[in-house]
Parts: sequence; C-alpha cells; structure tokens
Amino acid sequence: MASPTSTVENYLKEIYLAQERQGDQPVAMGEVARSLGVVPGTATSMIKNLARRGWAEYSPRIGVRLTDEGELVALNMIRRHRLLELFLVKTLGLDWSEIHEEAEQLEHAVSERVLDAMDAFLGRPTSDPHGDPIPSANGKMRQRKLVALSRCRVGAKAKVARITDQDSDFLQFVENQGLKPGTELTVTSRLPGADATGIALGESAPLTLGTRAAEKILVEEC
Amino acid sequence: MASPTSTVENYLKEIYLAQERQGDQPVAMGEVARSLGVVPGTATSMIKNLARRGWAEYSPRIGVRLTDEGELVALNMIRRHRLLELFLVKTLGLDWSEIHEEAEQLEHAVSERVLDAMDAFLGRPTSDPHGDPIPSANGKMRQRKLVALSRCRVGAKAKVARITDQDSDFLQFVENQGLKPGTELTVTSRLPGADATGIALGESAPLTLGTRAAEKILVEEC
DNA sequence: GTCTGGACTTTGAGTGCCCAAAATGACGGT
DNA sequence: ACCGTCATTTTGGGCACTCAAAGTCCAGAC
Repeated sequence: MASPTSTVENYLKEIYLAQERQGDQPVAMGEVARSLGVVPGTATSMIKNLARRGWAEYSPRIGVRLTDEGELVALNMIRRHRLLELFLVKTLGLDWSEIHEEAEQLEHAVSERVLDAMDAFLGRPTSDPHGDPIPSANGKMRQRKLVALSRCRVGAKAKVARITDQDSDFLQFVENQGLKPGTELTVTSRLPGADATGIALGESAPLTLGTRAAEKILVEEC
Repeated sequence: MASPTSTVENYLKEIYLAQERQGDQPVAMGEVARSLGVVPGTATSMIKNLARRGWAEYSPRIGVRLTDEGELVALNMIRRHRLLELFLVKTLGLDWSEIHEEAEQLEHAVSERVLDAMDAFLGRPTSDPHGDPIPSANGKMRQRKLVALSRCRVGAKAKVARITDQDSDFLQFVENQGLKPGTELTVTSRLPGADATGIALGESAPLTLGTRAAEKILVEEC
C-alpha cells in the first residue's frame, strides 16, 4: 500500500469523523465535500481514488465507508491531531481556541518519532484540550459514555467532559463562561418552548444555553 | 507577492545556503539541482519561475541569485529550521544526528504564532544545536568570525563553535568523539603529508582528524 | 580555427489535485 | 406515469511540480 499523501490523509480523517458522527453509516459525497472544503465533483473523483487504492469502499450515489486499512490511517491522523493540540496548549501555552488550525497543518509533518517523543513528554495522555479521546499508537480509542448537556434531566449534577465543536468563536464562548472540560455544574431548568437549558456553576450566576449549544457540550454522569 | 509554496520555500532556502557557501556568487543550476535532489531541467524551469515571481534573478548559463524579497523568505525558513532543531533536541530530547530531516518537514508547517511561542519557550536562542546562527524574526543573522579547525595553527587553544555538515553519520562521529559545540581543545599537530590535524581534548586520548573533517568543524579564537 | 565533453536548456509527457459546468439519476409530489 | 428538484457524477481544463530525453552552448584541448 503506497503511503498516503497529506490530502489523502485529510480525506480519510474527515470520512472517519463523519462516519463516527452519524453512527457508521456510509458518508455521502456532499458531506465529504463540505468537510474538506471542495466542490462535490472533486470529492467524487478523490473518493474513487481512495477506493482504488484500498482505503475505502465506494458505492455510487450511496456514499463511502473506510476499510480497515483506511480506518487505521484515519485513527493515526486523529492521534496526531489531538496530541499536537494538547502539546500546543500545555507546553507552548497557545490559546485553546486557536490550536485546531495549527494542528491541522502540523499533523501531516510530524514523524512517528517526534510524535512519540511528544506523547512521552505529555505523559501518555488520553484526551486533548477539548476532551476528545486520543487514540493509542495502535489505533484503539477509548470511548467514554457521555451525554449531551441538552439531554440531562433537570437537577442533575454533571461534569463537562468534551466540547464537540472546534469553531474558534464557540470555544471562546465556552472559555469565557468557564465551561471547559473538568468543570462541574448543575442543570437547573429546561425550557423546551424557549429551546434552552439552564445551568449553574458553583458560585457564579446561572446561565442559559440554547439547545444548539447545549448539544455540543458533553458531560459525565448526567 | 503571492505566498510561496513549500517547494518554493525549499528552493529559496537552498539557494541562500549555496550563495553563502560560495561567497555570494550566483549559484549554478547544477548546484541547485543537486541541493534539491531534482534533475537539472527541473531546476532550470523552477528557477525561471522564482525569477518571474520576483524572488530571484536568473542569468541563463550563469546562475541564480536571490532578490531582497527572496532572501527574506530564505532567512525566515532558516530561522524556522534552526529553531525547530533546537526545540527537538532541548525540549523533546531527540538525538542530535536525527533532527535535520525532521526539521526539514516541520519548517513548512509551523505558523508564525507557534514559531514565536517556541522561540519564547527556548529563551530567544541565537544558535541551534550545530552552532548555526538563528536569524531573528526580521531576518538579521549575527555572524561570528570562526575559523576551520583545519586552519588553526599548532598549539592554539580553541572552542568548537559550529559543525557545518548535517550528515547523520558525521554528526554521530562528532558526538562520539565529544566534539560538540562548546568543547574546548588544543591543536597538537598538523601533518600536511598525511592530510591531517591532531587535537587534544582535556583528559582523553589525543585524536587525529583528516582535513576533510577538520574543515567542517569551525572554532572560536584560533 | 575546429572539435568535443559536459553543463545547461528545452520539449513533451505524467501525476496529483483542484474547479466549473453539463449530464445523469433518484425521489417525492402530482 | 410524469416532473421538477437536488445530489451526484462526468467531462474538460488548469496549476504546480516532476522526469526523460533531445537540443544547445561554451570552454578548453588540439
């Protein structure tokens, strides 16, 4: 198997993440194109390429699904990405909300050797600054059972575990409100009419989140 | 001026280094091709490109020379490369002799922001693990006046300042003999017939170096 | 002055990736 | 059964970079 170009690496990574988002269904070309920022025609021809080279299975007008080979490459990229994010934040002190794009560039350039040195330096961490799990070197990723904040029952105490959106503005917001992973909170109200969830954090004033936002915040022990 | 692709960055960097090696003479196409690992035809057409885009001046059958614009890009790449090398050695504990290729990959991927964070983390260093000077962010590079070990007079005391060869085997050798930058030594003999220089390092047994090797080791205060 | 070897340049072709726009197919509404 | 819509696929073309091989030029030998 020829080693993937960095474009291919990106395709495989995004397909994996999309597949994960939608419960292992084949991923539609439109979705691939949107994730990669290319026009649909480009996605189609690129996906055929991936299929021809054994990284994916392609069913016309249905979608694409990674082979085991493809999944391995994808998990390796995700590992790189998340380790880099953690490294940038913890070691170089970069801002939480800025690191996604940086890691996006670097993930294709770091060698296995450098990656392992970083992994050791960080103490073999299991999750990145957003709470996303870091796959191990052999491609295993531990899955915690987390619940979206938008689904917690009123009165529940919960701990923020993961933010499933890399958008810089959203991350800024989460940071400003003190909702980073690790934070403990209580769900105080649910207003289905207003499409909102109310929460309280320790001392500070209560806070209301729209469902759209509350869906992107995953917590432990709802 | 469109921003350079990473291939262009490599060309500019290598031209700069070649120009520096040979005292600012225009660099021949053969030299460019050899440095970049491409066939001569490729070098010619690429250089024309650089010229068309304002980074270099090209005189057919003479050679190429960087413009001020080109030099700025080149110095920036050299800065990246050397900061990365230092970072890999000092922070991640990688081996001296392995870092050149790593940095070669990474130098195109690190953003200005990450680079500055690394620079700060390392305490604004002025030279890399090989003793090569690190240009400042605005493209100035301090030049120490160094002398090749092969030219030191017999009896001189000197301090190793710079190793001008990135070849992994040679670096291994230098390390094994304890000749890394910073080491103090005395020139004990010169054997022009045998094409060699004898040196002594503190306690350990004296050592003889061929001229080829002694030329690649630069020292202070010959 | 001519010849010749080696450096250099040109030409033609290929790869990987991308887009725009036209063609095709599938699916719900009528 | 037919239509329109919209996702998808196909087609044709472009850009950046590469090589192989044929052509050109120059300098030094004779």
